[in-house]
Amino acid sequence: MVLLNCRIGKYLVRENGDGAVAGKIIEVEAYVGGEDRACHASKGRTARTEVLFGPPGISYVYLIYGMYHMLNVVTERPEFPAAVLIRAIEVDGELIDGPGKLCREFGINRSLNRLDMTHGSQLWFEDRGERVSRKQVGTFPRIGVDYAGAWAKKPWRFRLLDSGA
DNA sequence: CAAGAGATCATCT
DNA sequence: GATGATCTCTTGA
Repeated sequence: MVLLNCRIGKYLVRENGDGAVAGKIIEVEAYVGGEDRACHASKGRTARTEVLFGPPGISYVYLIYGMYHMLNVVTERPEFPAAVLIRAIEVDGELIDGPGKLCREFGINRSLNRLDMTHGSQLWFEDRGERVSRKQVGTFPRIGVDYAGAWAKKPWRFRLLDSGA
């Protein structure tokens, strides 16, 4: 789990042919393992979830509710399905709050699925050296996963505090 | 201000 | 044929 919230404070960069846009990651959610009923991989290994069983650092983009894309990154070793959902980023001091909005703003769609985000030409992460201490990260329950029962209560949403102002 | 519903489609059964 | 890791607008107090 420590590895997961380390992603907070790093930058997401999107190159769409019209110049690069970068945003600081403010909030993420973790989806961990085949036991986590909120994790797509808990429903079995299918064509869609196959990428979750692969190596870390790969993007997992899918469409939800027929209209919004969600951007995730695989975080664990092969054969252990886990990913983090990028929920909020800050671009030029402006907060883009919500995974659907974020993908809309960045023009992220399923053509960006399964990309290696440790380096890339379209979508990748950058460490800009900003240190985030443990105290700056708050934990909360995940959103929109009430169907997952007890798993819905896990404090696996991580948010950078004191960022809005 | 809070709560509720609709939009809309890839994926799985 | 059902169902979402959401967002925005509308309604009603």
